[in-house]
Amino acid sequence: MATSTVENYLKEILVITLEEEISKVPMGQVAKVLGVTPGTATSMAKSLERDGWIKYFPRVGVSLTRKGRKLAMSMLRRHRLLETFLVETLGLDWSEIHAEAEELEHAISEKVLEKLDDFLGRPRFDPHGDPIPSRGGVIQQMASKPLSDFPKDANVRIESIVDQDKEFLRFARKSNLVPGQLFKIIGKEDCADAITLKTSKGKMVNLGFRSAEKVLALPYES
Amino acid sequence: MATSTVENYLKEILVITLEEEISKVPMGQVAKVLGVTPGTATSMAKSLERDGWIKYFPRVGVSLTRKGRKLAMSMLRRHRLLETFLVETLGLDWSEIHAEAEELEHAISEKVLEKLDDFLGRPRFDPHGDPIPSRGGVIQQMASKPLSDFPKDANVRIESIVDQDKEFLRFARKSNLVPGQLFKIIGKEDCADAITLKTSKGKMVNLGFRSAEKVLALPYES
DNA sequence: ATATATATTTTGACTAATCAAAATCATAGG
DNA sequence: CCTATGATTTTGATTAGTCAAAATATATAT
Repeated sequence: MATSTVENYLKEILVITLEEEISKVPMGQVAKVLGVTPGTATSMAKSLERDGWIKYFPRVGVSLTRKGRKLAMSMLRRHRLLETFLVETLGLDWSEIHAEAEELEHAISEKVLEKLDDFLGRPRFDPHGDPIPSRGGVIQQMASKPLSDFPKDANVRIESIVDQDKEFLRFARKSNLVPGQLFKIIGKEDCADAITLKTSKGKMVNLGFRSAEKVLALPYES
Repeated sequence: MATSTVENYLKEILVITLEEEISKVPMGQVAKVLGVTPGTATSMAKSLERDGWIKYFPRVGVSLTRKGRKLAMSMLRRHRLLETFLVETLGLDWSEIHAEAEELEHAISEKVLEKLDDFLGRPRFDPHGDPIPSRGGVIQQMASKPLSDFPKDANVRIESIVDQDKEFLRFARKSNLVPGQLFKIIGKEDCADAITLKTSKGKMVNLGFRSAEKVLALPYES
């Protein structure tokens, strides 16, 4: 069983991962959001890795394992459902609910949570408008963004191709630029107007910015 | 701020104090209800005393200070209001609510608790029929009434037997007509001067009105 | 490239809560 | 009055989580 400290670390790491679309969260950031000293964050990183919740890359940062992400998602679900309850049902003020949910999320069982979900009518967004992850840990993904908006080194999954031009579509298919395909952005040269992608198998694709704007993708945790 | 371990120790000490009507709870009993070894209970007793929650009488037991009793009462209030919420609002089963409330009571703030109290319509008794302490930590005792005053189909809990007649007391004990026992009034025939009770296990008892007047009971929400 | 600034890790120490097992006390029976 | 039994306390150790401050690595700017 994870302690509530563990639950907090994982949840915050997930939130940063989602917000900043990075896969390795630097320790300084972890320390800051959790309100602990950097040394504490480092030592927690080691125990979290020991217990299989995260991968720890010294001097670089941490990323969630599948197991860690699952628990973190569950915490996010609890948090957002509770915030919804506090506003909708009990009429608490928007400004107070975060702190309250922060405590309750560690104490509410899966069973009570599902009853609460029913009671609330299975809302999909919390009072802040943030999506509430499903029971299975799937989050209503935010809108996908053009490839050109991702930073270098980002891992992405292709969602769709906006341009319907036959020529471009043929090129896209030939280059494996199809929905579901995973890439890493290994090069991004603003001055040269070029983006370089690589599949996990090492296949490379070069795109100009104009084309990259037509390819929508989602961040993806490597 | 008290940790939830502290809250648990204080609440359990209060419950034993109320139930057994003693002022000094022996360490062995404390250890048992909290599921810890006796040595742990002793060392906790010392820190609880250091922080002003209890008085510790070595080799005798512990009693709550005013401050400790106040917090313990507040925990009991939280616990019972939460149980009410879990049954009334979320429709959880009677048998599950204790464990759930046990966790939530440490996480819910005073503010949320009062909102919940409003939402529930300021109930004075929890689903088990136990009184919910007021905000100020006062526990309202409910006046028990003679069995003969209850309507048909009422669920009751026996509080006491007024008659001291040996014969009747023996009969009462044999029929499970003892304090704490739960019954449902399944028959009440004014013309036949008889009341029929049934335990949850199906055991039946017949009483004449004269006898029913000597048995005091409290209503109880099944 | 070198010095400076920033981020991260290490080290040593602390508190809360716990257990196992040894030591001690209290009391009920003989 | 004395001992055996059971309750309680002590002792020594462990784990989780934390901090302060020193040490180290990395990045930035000149």
